[in-house]
Amino acid sequence: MDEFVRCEEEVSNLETVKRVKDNLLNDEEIFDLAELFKVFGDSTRMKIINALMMEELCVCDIAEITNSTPSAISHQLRVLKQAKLVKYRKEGKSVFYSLDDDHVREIFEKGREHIEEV
Amino acid sequence: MDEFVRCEEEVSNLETVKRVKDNLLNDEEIFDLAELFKVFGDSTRMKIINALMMEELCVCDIAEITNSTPSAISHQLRVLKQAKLVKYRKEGKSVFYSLDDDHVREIFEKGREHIEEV
DNA sequence: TAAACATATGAACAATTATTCATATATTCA
DNA sequence: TGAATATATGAATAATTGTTCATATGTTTA
Repeated sequence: MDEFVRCEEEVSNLETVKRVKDNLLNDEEIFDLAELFKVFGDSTRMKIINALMMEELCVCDIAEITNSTPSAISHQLRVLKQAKLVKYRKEGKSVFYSLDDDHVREIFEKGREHIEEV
Repeated sequence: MDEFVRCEEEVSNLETVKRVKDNLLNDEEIFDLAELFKVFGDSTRMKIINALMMEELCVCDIAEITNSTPSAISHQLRVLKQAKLVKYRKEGKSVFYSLDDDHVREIFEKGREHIEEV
């Protein structure tokens, strides 16, 4: 991966590139971060998160709230679960989901602040 | 969209659904939020953001730092620009990009906190 | 002005992914 | 035990999207 067309390489450029490169998160951390935000990057999941910010909910209610099918919601809850954004507890036939920690809420809010400024 | 298989509807369920539904962000806000996070949800863009957190950089340097091509980076910078995550200034042949505001940094950091806890 | 360089952009292709449909699992209750 | 309900899951399809390649635009300098 080094046969690309490059800029003229002046000393300042090489130094800048090296300095920044050395301070980047490593590839795995970058990947994990991108994967995390990818989970937030879908309207259905965003709605689920928004709903769970208010209270614990079962799959069926989430489906109704989001105008979606229980099946679609179940698929999406699996994604949210894998990303540790939601947790669940079983009660009889139902499974109740809730937000896993406050980061979810905080990330949501930061995003909202950005949106509102634009 | 209302012919789905629904849960047994007890009074408590209907009330819960209504209460939550009434307090959801509207569809447009949800969509915009999802679109914003979608921008964070890509390793290349994540790396660009991470690099720009350190200093202003030209396209060519970003390409080198991220082991990518100037063309690919240019496409991604357009996405970041449209989301108001980066701004730019021209200087001669070069175009220097930098983070647009502190929300970017904050969202990045909140994401990192979440990752580290897992 | 022409050549060289930096960046941008459109089209095409490959890869990813959200939803749907069919079906499976698990729990309750008659 | 069997029927009904709630949730989960696998496969298929449709849509979205990141990169590449070719080329265009704009700037500097010889």
